[in-house]
Amino acid sequence: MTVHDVARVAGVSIITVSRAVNTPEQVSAPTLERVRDAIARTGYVPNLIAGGLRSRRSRLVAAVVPSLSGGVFTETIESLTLALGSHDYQVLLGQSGFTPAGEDALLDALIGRRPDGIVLTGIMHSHEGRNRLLASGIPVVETWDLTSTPIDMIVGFSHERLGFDVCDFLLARGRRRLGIVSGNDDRARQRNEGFCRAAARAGVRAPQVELVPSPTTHEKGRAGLAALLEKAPDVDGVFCGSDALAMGALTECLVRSIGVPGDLSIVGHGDVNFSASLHPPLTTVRIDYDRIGRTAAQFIIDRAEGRAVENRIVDVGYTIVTRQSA
Amino acid sequence: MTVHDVARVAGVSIITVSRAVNTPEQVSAPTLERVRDAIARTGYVPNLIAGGLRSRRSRLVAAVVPSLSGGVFTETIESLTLALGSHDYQVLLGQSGFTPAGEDALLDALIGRRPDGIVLTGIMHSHEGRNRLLASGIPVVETWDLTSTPIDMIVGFSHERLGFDVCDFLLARGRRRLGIVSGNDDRARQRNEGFCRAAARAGVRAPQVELVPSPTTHEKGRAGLAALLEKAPDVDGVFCGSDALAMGALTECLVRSIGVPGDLSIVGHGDVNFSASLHPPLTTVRIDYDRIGRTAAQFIIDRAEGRAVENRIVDVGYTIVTRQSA
DNA sequence: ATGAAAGCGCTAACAG
DNA sequence: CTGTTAGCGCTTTCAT
Repeated sequence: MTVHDVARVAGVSIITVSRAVNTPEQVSAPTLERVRDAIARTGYVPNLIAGGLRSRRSRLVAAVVPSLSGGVFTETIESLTLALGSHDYQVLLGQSGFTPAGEDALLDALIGRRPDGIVLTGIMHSHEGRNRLLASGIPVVETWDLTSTPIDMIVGFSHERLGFDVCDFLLARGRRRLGIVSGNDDRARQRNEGFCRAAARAGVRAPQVELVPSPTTHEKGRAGLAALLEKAPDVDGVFCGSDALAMGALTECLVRSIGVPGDLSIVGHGDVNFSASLHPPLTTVRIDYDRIGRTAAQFIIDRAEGRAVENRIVDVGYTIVTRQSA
Repeated sequence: MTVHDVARVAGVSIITVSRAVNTPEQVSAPTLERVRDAIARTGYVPNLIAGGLRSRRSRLVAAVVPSLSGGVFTETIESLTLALGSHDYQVLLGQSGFTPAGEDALLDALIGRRPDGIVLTGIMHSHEGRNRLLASGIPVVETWDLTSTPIDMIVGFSHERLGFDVCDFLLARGRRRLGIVSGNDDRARQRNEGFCRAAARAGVRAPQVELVPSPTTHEKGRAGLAALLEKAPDVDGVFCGSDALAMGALTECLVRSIGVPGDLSIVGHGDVNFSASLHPPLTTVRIDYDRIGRTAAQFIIDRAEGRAVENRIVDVGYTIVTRQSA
């Protein structure tokens, strides 16, 4: 079924069918009705591939995540998909899998689709990838991070400042012997740096840092806290690089009969859906995932519709949510 | 940059460029080298949209999930994306959001891309949607479920049998006063039915069933178990419809000082990554998500390459993983 | 092994 | 408000 079939049935030209579908306000009411009737009768579904080729607007947005199953990025992807979907854009999914190697191959495959935008979620781009992106001329949104030199547009928050603030939070509650359990990705490292900087400024001893391979899990949280306690048994405040890690740390404390927050304060990162109902409820850092996704979507849509994007760097910030674990 | 630019630089015709990219074995070595050199110099990235329009193969596969953030389907999507990616297929993501209403609109948007296949994950299709799918002629894979009347191809397992087996498992361990906490989606209902059938057959009292709205979460698990205990305080074995629910139930037991598995046995469903490291480690039902994803990918690829799919119904089964919670 | 011509299904551009 | 013409970038088909 093509425009030709519909046009024949409706007794109009093919361009009228196209207009009835895309810009119905340009078609008179009776004609519109005839065309719509013909569409319903023929079961015609417009071929967006063909339309996209001619109009140079694919209404496709590529989203790249390191991994879906980590759970960290799914909420961003979800709100991105929803926000774009309401404007008739679809999301093309790419998984780079934490290695910069496969990333370039992935990028080519995605650029080959001529998407109207590419959303990079928490990715470290190689020079090569950066250049390919730039050369493609496709609008690019980087997310989950903040830098003064984005490829194009960026929406995220400062991981360094976040780490700093979490340390201050623990210090303000009287904690002095601090520790960190986190993944070994770059963003976690930035948070850790901020955390350690605040500790140094306050003059407390340097935090004991325990890194586990990303993506983080409950199990790695248990093992990470156990390893941390091995090296610094007197630790009284721990910052976990994700809520999954924090949940694991909580479990390890339960098993070892370490009181939380009595003996040990625990702060997570992410405020995922289970954090509030853990026992004890987890003090953590909330990120507005939804806003990240929606902002990225808006960036792309604005560009696609030819609107200039005034503010290319958006800081969504974060909030420390105080519950009982710290 | 188009084939024309590359052809001009390489001093060949455009079709030779196309062949150098897609079927290099049809091009002589020296020509191939000249073309590849020209591609590298021009930074040409083939336009797959244009190619797909002409060849009628989009190398695009649409995947529909109710919701990403539930966490249940992400692993399937992940392995599907990976398996398809290694054959140069990309995944177009669609979220139907548990309502059959938006599903039809989504379906049209996806069909409009003329994907080489559509993978439905755990979806209940309306008649309308079923017909559209059938009319489109696009290969369809249903997953996460089993029926004798699939739209086209299907890979999943029997939820009813699974529930039956879990009940038998609890009965074999001496549990007689059974309960269920589960989501209210159709697949959960099937598991519950199987569970209750086994209970009836064994002659024990009918299980107390507590339904919570899908998607399931830790918090709903806590609340669900609390509600269940209200109605049946003497319950000694509970089947939770997801590991998230089971984890919540475990937390609720911790808070109420109910011994697990001493006072109460708990069985989850899904065997997600945190289940083994909970305290106590969770007895649960393992589904081979990866195999579901890979089988679905293979179905689509076989069809796309014109191979006949011999066995259109694949049962991946499940395994009850015995840990300490039951 | 290479090329010329045609056309996939649609929409931009320009009439009328 | 409606139609005609041309062409998006590629691959199919048929030739050589």
